Formats: sequence, structure tokens, C-alpha cells
Amino acid sequence: MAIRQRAIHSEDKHERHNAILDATERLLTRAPVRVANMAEVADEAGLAKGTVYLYFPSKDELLLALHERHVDEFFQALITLLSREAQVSIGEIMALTQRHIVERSTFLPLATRCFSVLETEVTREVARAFKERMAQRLHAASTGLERHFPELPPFGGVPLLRHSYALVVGLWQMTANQQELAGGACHIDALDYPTELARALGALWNGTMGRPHSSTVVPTLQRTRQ
Amino acid sequence: MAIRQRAIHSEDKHERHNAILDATERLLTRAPVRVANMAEVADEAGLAKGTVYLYFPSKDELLLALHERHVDEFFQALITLLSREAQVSIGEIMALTQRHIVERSTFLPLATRCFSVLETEVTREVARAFKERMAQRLHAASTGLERHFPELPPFGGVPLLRHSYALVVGLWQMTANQQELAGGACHIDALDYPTELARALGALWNGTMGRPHSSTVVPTLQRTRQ
Amino acid sequence: MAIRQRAIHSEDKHERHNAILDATERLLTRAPVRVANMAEVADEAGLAKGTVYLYFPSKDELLLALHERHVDEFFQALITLLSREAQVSIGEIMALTQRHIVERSTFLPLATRCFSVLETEVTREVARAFKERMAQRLHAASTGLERHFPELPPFGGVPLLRHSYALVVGLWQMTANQQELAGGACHIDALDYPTELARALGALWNGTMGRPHSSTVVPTLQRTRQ
Amino acid sequence: MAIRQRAIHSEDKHERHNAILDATERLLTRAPVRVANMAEVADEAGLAKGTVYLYFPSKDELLLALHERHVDEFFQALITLLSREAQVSIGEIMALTQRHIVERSTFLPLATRCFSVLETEVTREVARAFKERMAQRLHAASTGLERHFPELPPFGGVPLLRHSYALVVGLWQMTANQQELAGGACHIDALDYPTELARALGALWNGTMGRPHSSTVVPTLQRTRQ
DNA sequence: AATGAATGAGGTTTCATTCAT
DNA sequence: CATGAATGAAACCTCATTCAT
Repeated sequence: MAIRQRAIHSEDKHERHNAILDATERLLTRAPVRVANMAEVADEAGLAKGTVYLYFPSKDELLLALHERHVDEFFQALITLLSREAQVSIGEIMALTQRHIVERSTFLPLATRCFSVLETEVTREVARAFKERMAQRLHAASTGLERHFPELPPFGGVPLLRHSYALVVGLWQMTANQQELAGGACHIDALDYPTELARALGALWNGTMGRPHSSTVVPTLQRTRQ
Repeated sequence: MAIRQRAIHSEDKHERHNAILDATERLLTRAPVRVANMAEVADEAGLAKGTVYLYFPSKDELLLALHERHVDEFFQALITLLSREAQVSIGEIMALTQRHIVERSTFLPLATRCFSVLETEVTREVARAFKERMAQRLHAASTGLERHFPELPPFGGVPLLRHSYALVVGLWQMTANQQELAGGACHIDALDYPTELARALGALWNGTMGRPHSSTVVPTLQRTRQ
Repeated sequence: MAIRQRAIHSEDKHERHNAILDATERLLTRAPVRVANMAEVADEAGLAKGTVYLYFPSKDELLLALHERHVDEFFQALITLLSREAQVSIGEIMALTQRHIVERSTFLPLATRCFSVLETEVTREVARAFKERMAQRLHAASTGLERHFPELPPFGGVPLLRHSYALVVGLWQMTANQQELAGGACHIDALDYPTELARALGALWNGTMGRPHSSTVVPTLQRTRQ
Repeated sequence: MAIRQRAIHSEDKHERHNAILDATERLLTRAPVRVANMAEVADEAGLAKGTVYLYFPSKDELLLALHERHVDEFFQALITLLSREAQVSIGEIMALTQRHIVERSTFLPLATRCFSVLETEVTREVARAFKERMAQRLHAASTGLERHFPELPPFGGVPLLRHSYALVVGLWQMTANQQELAGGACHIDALDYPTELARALGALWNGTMGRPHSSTVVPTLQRTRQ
């Protein structure tokens, strides 16, 4: 085990906390589906197993913390975008989603796993606190959203964001890793995930705001990829 | 273990196949979140562990088969409904969803689990075959759907169904078992799952068909519950 | 792992149950103080770890079962001796104690360990059942004891046996493994365990029965050793 | 952690040594069966873990030191009692035992633990020194005992004290925490520990001194409780 | 075909002790 | 002297799957 500086000051500890999350992220990137065990995490972080347990009380809380970091980064970016004076378009929000969620190969597999973790493997109190923080993020983002989209009823941003997130996750689960099939079973419905997500989100948002459907959002979501 | 007749003829085998699925379903009904182990499944079916393996090559394929039975029942009902001469309303489709998916306590937990199973624990060939059958069901339902909803473009039923399913699953994962929080953290967004799903699906369908939003679908989805 | 016959019939299972206890006993004999881990036990028994868990639900219950086997063998012998027509002397009982408890190097270390196990590591129900069986053995032995020793008041055998057992265990804990010290610190009090136990038991029994002290019991207890 | 003065002078060190033992005692009082870990000990003492290791080379030697303090307090009291001019009765010695050992909830659990510690976890030298000090205490007490009880042969106090101690410990291990069973399995033998101990010690002492059994000692041992 | 005994890899967590600061 | 972050060995137990009967 590599001998590392000791994390004595609060900031050092925070850094090491993040370093462990980074290590977990790297492992997840390498094999998004398989969940690493604590020995691997410790190894990747250059620490001993016991040290990881100094920073996270259990494997599940480690994974949950990483997921929350993902979510937080997305919401930070979203809230920043929405706090801008100039008009924000649906397309811009989708592009953000694309960058922070879709293209980040670890986000959705981990999110999927955390849904079950929250309900079974973690104390009620931890789960409650996590959900409370999520609710706060939603509210913050919702406020900005309502300013840019007057069609939304008061507090209408929260359910829209929730529904969008549900669509992102649900569609990913249905579509992910299906590219491999493209060769043989290629039908009209076998769009890749980002394209199909863009269409679905477009429909959801237009339907929520009572607008007629506009297909202009799709190219925007695709743009990042090209 | 009770001594059972041997299943020699093909129809007997099919029967036993289903009996194992029934047993798994019963276990899942009793504890939807926890996944039963094979010993319990065999026990519940009144068989030995080894016998279960004669009918299903692995635990994951057993679960997948049960999930497919769920899905099939839903699609059977949907296709039957859509094959009717008289006009089918969105509300009727949602009521069907409510009955077959939302109110069936085992459907969504199992679906969630199967998404990960499909990508990791099952041979490519099995996954491909499963998805192919799903695609066929989607096409069959889509054809009926397009007949009843002329706003849909040709083949537009397939993505709509996929997006709807994604929303059903994704929203369930976000909402399930969160009722417990209702007491303290109750916000405007803490709707129960069926209500929120009805709104989300309503927006998605209206948005997909380019209609203005109509709230009439919500009571329909709720009606089954009363 | 050596491939072994499968234990299918009830008697075979009982045999394997005992084989695992035998293996544990062997390990304990080799290193009476150190408690073996389950991997070692399985290895010594020529079985896989999981197999041991088929026969014993936990390590602690395995140890408790072995201890109970020790105790049972002692009580079987004691009850057999006491059921004899002819007069039984104190010396004979002590010789029995010597053979089954003192000279069996695993008995007392394991007994010591089981006292703590019973109070912390085992379910109340298991502990209760164990103690109930112990009480029955005590009563059975007591009945015979009272027949041979009329000085004992009715039911007086039970406490006498309990006190004797307490003395056996307590004195062993104080004396065991102290031989090593004999060289330097040899005082008048540094008798070896069997001799000192014989004297202590002699005093306890005589005191309980209101007899004047007789030293004749001591040589009897020593006899086995020669 | 509170910043503490450094212990520079020898007396300060001794004080801190005792403070750590006090902390351990407090923890043990709170949960006599569970053995505290070093983190808790340090915490309770208001010190850092490493500091505890400055005063005790290992956890086991810490426990042994605490046990020795217990034992020493008992022997101090016993020797003081026996050094008195006026006749000392068996009852007085038993009352002393009652106060210092039986009623001190930490004494016997710790004693039990230390017996195993002495044989395995501690260097030969440490164990030898401990036993040597015990022998000296025994001899000192024995001298006084022989003066008050002329029936005792020369040096007869040492084995009597040893046997008594063995009985105290052994009977405690058999009886402790068994009150819970009183409800259902209540037999004539289910006396509480102090009562049963009084009878057993009475028999042992009378047997050792060649006296006929007298039951007068029992109420004496109970008196403290009332 | 049916059984269920046997397997053993796989993963989590604890905590006494060390040592850099 | 004092700290407390870091260590890593140690041990338990589960359960999907195999295969002798």
C-alpha cells in the first residue's frame, strides 16, 4: 500500500473523501455495470480497506455519496444556467442533461443501483436525509425554471424535473447496451439512447407546457455528440 | 419434500414451468423488494432445488421469464383492447396500465431488477431473443395504437409505448416507498405514485400527439383505485 | 477438498454431524486455547466451509454442541455408575471426573469459552434449551447420588453437583498452564491441578455431607494418572 | 479531544495510569459482558488512542491491570480484617467477599476474561509476574487466616483461599444471567448466585476445617443485600 | 426425471496496533 | 508527550450452482 500523507486538517479529510469517490468513479468507468467491492476501491485509492471505512460507514453509503455527487454536479450546472438573465431554451437544458448525465457513463448505472440501495440497505435516517437534499435541489432548480418558462404553473418545475429524470433513467434502462444488437435486429425503433431520449423529453416538455410539438430540440441534443 | 409425479410429457413440463413461475410470483408478492433465493423458490414450488434447474438454466433466467410473463399479460390486454372496433381513449389505456402494472405489486420491482440482469448476467443470445420478442409485442400494439390515434405518425406507436414504459418504471423507482416520508417533508411535489404517473403520462402523450394538455386523463387513472 | 460420500440418510447425517464435532475436537486438542475458525474446521473435516454450515448454523452453536457432547459423555458415565446396585464411593466419582473432565484436555478450555458464548453470542432460545437439558442431566444424576449418599438432603445432589462443577472449572482457570512456572516460583501452593482439585472437592463434599474431612479421596483421584 | 496537560512527573504518570483504569472500569460497569474496544477506552478517558498505549503496552495488559486492582482492593480489605486482634468469623469474611467481589458488577466478568488472557495473549514474563504478586497476596492473607482459624494446618490458608476463589468464579460463570429463566424452568436448584455461593462456600470451609456443617453462614452473606 | 447434499468463491466489517505529525 | 489517521489481518456467513444418488 502506498504510504500517503495523513489527512489531518478538515480540508485534507474532505480531499481524501473526494479521492475515494474519485477512485470509485474510475472503477465504475472501467466497468459500469459491475459494482466494485471495497477491496478494489481501497486499492484504487491507494489506501487500506480500513481507511475507506474511516470515511464511509459502509459500501452502500459510499455508492450513495458518489451518486449524490453526480446529481449535485448536474443540479449545480442547471441552477447556474437558469440563474442567467437571458432566456434559456429547452435545447440548452437538454444539452446540459446530455453532458452531465447521458454522456457520463457512470451516472445512470449508479443511479439505477442507488434506487434499490435507498430502500433496503441504508438506514431510514440516511435515506430520509438524502431525499430531503434532493427535494431542496429540485426546488431550487424549479424556481429558476418557472422564471424562464412562464407556461409552467407555480411550482410546476418540480414535477417536470422529476418526470424528466424518470424518463432519463427509465429509457436508459430500456435502451442501454442495446447498440450491440443494431446489426441484426435493426428496426425503425432501434434508435440510440440520446436520440430517443431527446424525442421523449421533447414530447414530455411540450406536453407539460401545452405547446404543440416541435422537433427542433432533437438536433440540439445530438450536437454534443458530433 | 412431497414426491411428485414426473413430468414426462411436454404439456406436463410446461405446467411445471408455470408452477415454478407461480411460486416465484408468490414469494415476490410477499416481499417485493427482497429477491428470493433459489432454495425458497424450490420450497415454495414444492420441488427440490435441482429440479428448478431442470426448467430454468439459472436464477436470472427464471426471473426474466417471470418478468416476461408480466409483460406479456399486459401486452395481451393492450392488444385486445386496441383491436376493438370502437374508439379507444387514452384514459382506457391508462386504466389498463394501472391494473396490470401499477397495481400489480410485483411488476415494477421485478422489471427494475431485470434491466440490470439483461445486461450482465445473461448470455447475449438470451438477451437478444428476449428483446426481439419485446419488439414484436411493441409492433403489434403499435399497429393498433396508430389506428386509434391518427395523430401518431406511421410507426409512431412504438416509441410512444417505449417512452411510456420508461416513464412508468423511472417514476416508480423515484417514488416507490417514499410515502413513509409524507409526514414531515410533505411538499407540493410529494404526490403518490399513481397520481404523479397519470400526470406525467398525460403530458407525454399529449406532447407526442401535439395536443394541448388536458387534465381529464388523471381521474381516469385514479378511478381503478376507488 | 476430498470428495466424500453424501450423507443422505438420517443416520449418515448424524454421523457427519459427529464427524464435524470430531474435527473440531482434534483442532482443539492440538491447540486448546486458540479457537479454530470455520475454515480450519471445514478443512480438518475434509469438507467445504458451506457444508459445515449445513450442519451447524453458526460457529458458536458448533462449539456449544461440542461442549454439550463433552458434558453428556460425563453425565452418561456418572449416571451409569450411580445406577449400580453396589455402594458408590466418593473416590469413584472423582476418578470419573478425572477421566472425563480433567484428563480430557479440551473439556475445560471449551467449557470456559461456552460460558461467555451462552450469554452473548447465541439466541435466547438456544441458550434456554441448552440450560434446560443441563438441568435435566443434573436431576437425573442427583437422584442416583442421593441414593448412594443418604447424608444428602432430598434434592441435595443438584447443588452439590453444581458446586463441584464450579470448583472444577474455577480451579482449572486459576491453575491451568501454570506448570510452566513450577521451576522458579515453586511454593507449597503450587500443586498441580488434579491434586489440588481432589483436595478441594474432598473438602466440598465432606463439608456438604457434614462428615469430618478424610484425605482418602486424594490418592483415588491420582490413581488414573499413574 | 480536550487538550490535556502533559504528564511529565512520575506522579502525574501514575495518576494518568489510574485515570485510564477508571475509564475502563466505568465502561465495564455500563456493559459488563461486552468488552470495550480501545477507542472507547481512550474516549472515556478523554485521551487519544495512542496515549493509552503510552501507559499500557496492549489492551490485554490494560485489562489485566484493572483486574489486579480489583483483586488488590479485596486482599487489602481481607488482610486488614485479619490483622485485627479480635476473633474474625467466617461470616465476616463472606460479607467481605460479598462486598468486594459479588456486588461489584465488574469484578467477575473481568476475572473470567483475564483467565484466558493470561494464558494466551500476554507474554510469559508478564503472566509470571502477575501470578507471583498473587502468590504474595495469598500468603499474606493466609498467615492472618491461620491465626484466626486454628483448625487450618500450617500454610492451609493458601489453598483454602484459592479454592474459595475458584468457587466464586466458577459458580458465577454457571449462574450469571440465568435469572431470566426463573419464570418457566424454576426448580429447587435455581437459587440466585449470592445465596448459592454462600452455601457452597460454607460447605467448602466447613469441609476444609473438619467442622460439621453449620448453616449460620448463609444469612451473614445475605445480610449485605438487605 | 428428481433430489438435496456439497461446494467454495465472494464480500463486508471490526479493531488492536503503529507511526507520522 | 500526545495525537488520531492509517493499517490490514482476521473471521464470518450466503447462496447460486453442480452432481452423486
